[in-house]
Amino acid sequence: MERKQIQEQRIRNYFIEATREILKGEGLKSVNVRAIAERAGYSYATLYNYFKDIKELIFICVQDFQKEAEILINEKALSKPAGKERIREIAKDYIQYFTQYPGIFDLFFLEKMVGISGKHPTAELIYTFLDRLTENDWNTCRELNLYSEDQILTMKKQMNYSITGLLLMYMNRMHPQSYDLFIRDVDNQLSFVLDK
Amino acid sequence: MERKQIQEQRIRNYFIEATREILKGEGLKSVNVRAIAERAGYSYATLYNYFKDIKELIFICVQDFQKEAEILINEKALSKPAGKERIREIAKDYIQYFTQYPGIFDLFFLEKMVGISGKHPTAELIYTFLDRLTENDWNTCRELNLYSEDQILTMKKQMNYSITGLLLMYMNRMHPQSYDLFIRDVDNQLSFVLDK
DNA sequence: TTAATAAATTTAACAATGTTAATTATATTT
DNA sequence: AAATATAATTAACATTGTTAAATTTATTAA
Repeated sequence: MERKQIQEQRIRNYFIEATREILKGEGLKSVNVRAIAERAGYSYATLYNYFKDIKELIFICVQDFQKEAEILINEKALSKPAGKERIREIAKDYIQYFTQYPGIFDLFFLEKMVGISGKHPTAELIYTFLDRLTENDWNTCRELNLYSEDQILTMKKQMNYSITGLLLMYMNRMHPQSYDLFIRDVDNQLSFVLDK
Repeated sequence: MERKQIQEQRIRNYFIEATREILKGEGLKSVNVRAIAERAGYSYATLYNYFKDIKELIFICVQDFQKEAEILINEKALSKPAGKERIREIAKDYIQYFTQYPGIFDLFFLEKMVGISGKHPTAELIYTFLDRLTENDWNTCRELNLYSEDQILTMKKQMNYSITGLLLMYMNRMHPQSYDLFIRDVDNQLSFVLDK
């Protein structure tokens, strides 16, 4: 019975990996049952033996990508001392990850999750992501009495909301019009929040 | 020749009105060629005699809704004196308009505009909307020396980005989990930006 | 006014996508 | 090795956007 599960999980992973590849490459709009199955080396209907529907498969990728981004960003952060400046760095790496993979941004923030099994946990995972990445650093700021508890609560939210809005406008509406201008805006808005 | 144009525009308006109704009612995901045409009292193929494709029709509604919201919000603002507090009010009305019609928020910020004729003007219209609504009030603040020119530039952006992010998370990810908590967040974040 | 023509509208059809049911192929068990 | 269970595939259907062919309606010319 263990063998069965191992084999089953292996095949599930083929589909998951195929979906990840498409998401990273062509993006969310190119993800469809037939394209996934072809890349995985199966017929499109086989997918339904392993996943309830295509949405389940897609949202497994959310967790996957989040782990990937978390590792990537945390690795870069290790070399820097905890604190305000590292919050800035982490936020910029967070932003860079999404600009590098617009399909993943779509997946995280734009895709409607109606009817997803365990919808709420996934949504929570997404909107607390930046907070988790910067948790230690905010604690350090608190310990150094750089900001008060209340300030930190508001600043975290402000960062989270404004970065999401900035990413949304840049990726979906080409505003600002160039990457350079976008990065300049990122720096400005991070300063607005952090350098009170 | 004038008659022709009047009649043609009339029929276009039937389709536009039908699309507006669906967008306000069931939202963007319920907008489709057959539903629009049925509501307009025509066959689905007739639509293509008046519009290049369904996207053109949908994005005509963006301008329409923006005019509607602008009138609505400006009317309410008339009774208040120009300045910082009216910026707060206008921002809250702006937010309220979108929470009232989630389909219109989707349309404004989430719908991909690739391949839309005159894509850029429409995108520009959207991301400068809040700025236009509050233009007079920022000018008043400037004249009163309440904020500097540079501060205003940054604050406008910060408001725009954080409100967009806040709306996105509330509408797409149910965060915060209730309207009351959402409004509390709105107040907090507006204070963060305005009450330096 | 009526036959010819132009314009507008509709029905039929196709392509892409998600999904399910029926069929076929493969693996397991007795 | 035959019977049964499991897995995978093909066929089929529903929905949606779109185009082409057919039909209806309106306009124009005799």
